[in-house]
Amino acid sequence: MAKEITPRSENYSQWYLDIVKKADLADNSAVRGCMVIKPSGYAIWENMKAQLDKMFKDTGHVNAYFPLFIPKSFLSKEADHVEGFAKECAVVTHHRLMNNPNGPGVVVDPEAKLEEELIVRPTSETIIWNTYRDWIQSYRDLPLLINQWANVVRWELRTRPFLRTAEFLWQEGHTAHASKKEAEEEAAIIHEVYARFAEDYMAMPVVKGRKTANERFAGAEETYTIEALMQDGKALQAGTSHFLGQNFAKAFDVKYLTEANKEDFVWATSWGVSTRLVGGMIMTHSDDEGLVLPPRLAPIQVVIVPIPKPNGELLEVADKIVAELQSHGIRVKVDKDKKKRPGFKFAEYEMRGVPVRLGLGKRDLENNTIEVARRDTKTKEQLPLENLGAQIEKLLEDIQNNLLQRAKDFRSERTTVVDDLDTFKEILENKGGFISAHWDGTTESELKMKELTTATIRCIPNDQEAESGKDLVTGKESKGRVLFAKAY
RNA sequence: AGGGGUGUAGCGCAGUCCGGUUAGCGCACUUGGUUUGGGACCAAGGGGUCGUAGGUUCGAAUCCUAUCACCCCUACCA
Repeated sequence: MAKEITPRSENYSQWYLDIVKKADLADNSAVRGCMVIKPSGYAIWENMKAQLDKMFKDTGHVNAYFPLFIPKSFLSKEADHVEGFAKECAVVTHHRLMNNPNGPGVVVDPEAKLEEELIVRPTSETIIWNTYRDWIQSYRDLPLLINQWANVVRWELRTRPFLRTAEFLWQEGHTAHASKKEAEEEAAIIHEVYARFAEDYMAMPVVKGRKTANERFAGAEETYTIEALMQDGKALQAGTSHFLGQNFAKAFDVKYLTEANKEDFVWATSWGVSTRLVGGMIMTHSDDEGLVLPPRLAPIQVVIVPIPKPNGELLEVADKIVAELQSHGIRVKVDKDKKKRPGFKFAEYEMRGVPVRLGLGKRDLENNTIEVARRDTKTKEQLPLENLGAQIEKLLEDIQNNLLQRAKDFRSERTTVVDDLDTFKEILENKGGFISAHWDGTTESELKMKELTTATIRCIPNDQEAESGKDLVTGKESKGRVLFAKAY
């Protein structure tokens, strides 16, 4: 049968769409720009969510839920913030439908116009800070460390499943602090949580850094970001953590009494990661055969395929293996479908990214072995059934580590140090990836570079070394290198 | 937002230019049989307001008008 996935070399974005479709992760929906996340895709998000939620709680945060709708007037209270989001907001103007007096169907009831329009949240800073004003009176109420899991809407023109959709799922943390230092530390703590999650769970290496003023979140004083590199050489902003200063406290008049009984505005952070992470994980690991998932986040880590068919002794043995693997905390399933042939199932599970496949047939029963196939390297070997749980547990760790190492190697290979504009353009076009180059620190230079090359500054890396040099565009003095790339 | 394109079965398409039996093909689906260690085969079967509305005509998937939706290429965004 013909290959059903477009090779990456031929058309990377089509490859991505094929993976999403063939691995059964998501569908287009009846609503433009919105996707249906199917069980296989949602299970990945659930695993991410469970782990992140644990990490947030371990760092002292609690969950709450704020409204989907935001009064229009709220959004305009912080000038930069509204400017950042105004162009992509869904607006609710009416609250009732009526039968169409001129034909079939329903129409909006013109009598039911809202006094004040409601905005479907593109992010919740405004409604949350409006609420925090009532919650915070004294330094004793601080810090306030709250996260919410929610959907948000940003009316995008051009969408792609998981990477950019009009509606997406995310978490947004919103914290309030009594000092600037503490708020800055909070933003840094979450930045670190995001980086650890990306590397340890998604096996997606990230560069930690700060955004330039131009790329910063609307309303933030500092934005920390984790930037990942996709296989096509483009960078993906995977998670951001913002130090908001006192901007929202001032906009929403959130003051508290200090220990010295003096009034002051509180200091704020906000931070979020979204279902975009699913897209990033797909693009980091998958190949032309389909999805590749890191074991730690794979909904099914091991699948057992009885050969040629699930019956009799094969099923008995398979069930025993399931029990043993489960006792090692492994998520395992037996394919009991009698209609499909083994070859079809092999291809199917590869397409769906299951990290390990166990083939169990008559030969294995005779020899007391099992065929173990790993998705990441596409290699197969026979293993003894004895002590299989421990062996598979170890194998899953190996796969997890291998995926991370492979992605790290790719990133090193695709990170280039460049010192002149012509080389910059040449590398960007032919090789892609991160380009480490000098920058004079001005927005003018950054914008000019974007105009000349389409590359943007992804971040000022945390581990930036002090090094004097010259800005590639302006020739002015630079104190260190930043990372440029084409971005998603 | 500017340019191009497509709507016919769950999916992918042919048929439309040049109107004329009962609208067809591949995949998928159902049933039966033979198969089964890398995407099986044979046979029989089910499934359609031809995007929607109006018009022309003895007759419309096909021509005309309107309308809706989606996709692709170029500029902004997690």
